[in-house]
Amino acid sequence: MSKGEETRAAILDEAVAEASRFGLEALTIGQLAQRVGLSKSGLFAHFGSKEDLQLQVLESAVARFVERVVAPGLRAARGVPRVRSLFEHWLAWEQDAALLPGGCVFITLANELDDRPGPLRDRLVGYQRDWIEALATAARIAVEEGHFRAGLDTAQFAHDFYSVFLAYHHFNRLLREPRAEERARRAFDHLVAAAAGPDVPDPEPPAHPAP
Amino acid sequence: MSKGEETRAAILDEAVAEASRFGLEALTIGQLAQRVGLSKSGLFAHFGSKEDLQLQVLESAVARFVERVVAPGLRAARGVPRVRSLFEHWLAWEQDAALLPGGCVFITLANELDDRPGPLRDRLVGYQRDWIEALATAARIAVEEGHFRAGLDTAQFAHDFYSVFLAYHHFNRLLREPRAEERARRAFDHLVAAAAGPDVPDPEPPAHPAP
DNA sequence: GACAAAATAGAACGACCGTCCCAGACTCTC
DNA sequence: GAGAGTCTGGGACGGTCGTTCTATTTTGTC
Repeated sequence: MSKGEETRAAILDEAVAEASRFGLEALTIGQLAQRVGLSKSGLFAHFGSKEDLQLQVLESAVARFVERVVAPGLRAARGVPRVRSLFEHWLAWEQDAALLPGGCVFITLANELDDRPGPLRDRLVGYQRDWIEALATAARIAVEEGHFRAGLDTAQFAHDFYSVFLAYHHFNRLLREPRAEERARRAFDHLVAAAAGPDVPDPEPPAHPAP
Repeated sequence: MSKGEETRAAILDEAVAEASRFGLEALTIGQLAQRVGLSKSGLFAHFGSKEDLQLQVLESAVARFVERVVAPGLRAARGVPRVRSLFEHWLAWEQDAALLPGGCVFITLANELDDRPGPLRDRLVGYQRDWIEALATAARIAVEEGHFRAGLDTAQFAHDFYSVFLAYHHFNRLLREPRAEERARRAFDHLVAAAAGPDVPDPEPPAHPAP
């Protein structure tokens, strides 16, 4: 790795960490340069523009996520072990304070970009869809393996899976709730148990109407 | 209402809408002034500082939330009707594009402020705790009414309730998933059904260990 | 070790930010 | 309708932002 690539990687590492706390818009060339010990223009020379920097930060975060969560998660045995492994590695990712002092950077970016059209948002959405699809696929394989019941709505399972993680992020990072992880694990266990057990018939119009 | 109070209210309405999309930091005096048809200094005179403006925006949003969600939600009959009513009004709040073009402003602020210590964060956390406690209380009353099973972990119920909403926000606003509401309602119905039904014993260490 | 290429620093730019001061316009009350 | 008090606009301030240009240092190769 040449000198230039080395510093570029160091910049992106620092930028990803920063983005996990404050997002991509709050990234400033000057502050980032100071953190990595460069001059403003010295850092800027590595990127054509701020938007290019932001895009590279996103790509870098995705590469890390694949390396730290997706790949090891998929290495577990097909079925429920893999579903659980994905959850465990995702939790570890969220908790890696050295890499992501603000927790999962994609949740931060999701909230920052959800009302900001542009290439950044488009890419993030694409990656998010891929990840949710991967969760649904893991559930589908669990059905094939007989761990989950036949006919399980795997897209709903992926939705509920993601839901547990979003709540963990919220309760852990905003509310600093000590029992956040415990609550998330309980919710996840119930989710897995419900997917394994028999289908619950869709409730007819609620017994207690809500005005 | 005097002229001053009137324009101050107009400013705050516009600011809450803006904050629901981009947060409190992205609010700028100049752009806000332009939107409400004031000069920069004319608007600024209503607030001693930007932080004061941000605080008033938060307070204004809370007042609206109480008026639009909490109060009408609590008006429903004790028990499951009230739990469902809170959910319905919360959904309507999230979907009110005129008031909150970026969806629930508190979710946006939660993600913006979760790593930014200060009075803004402190207040938001306080309000969030109140709201989650209100959800838990509604669940506790449903237990008393015999709608939910005795021994239900109402704090976990509130957590899972919030979890459904966070997922709705994510799938609806970032991914623009057309079935987001349907998924959220299904998750919520299952949550209510599970709280009404018999307790599921905490699963022993998973049958399929995850490496 | 010389030399081209790559990497970094320094200084300056226009734009916009929050904030302040002050004068003029408007509102409301008697 | 006059006058005190409230509200608003214009202009300027120092600061920071992204960006550009140019010079200087450092790197990698023969």
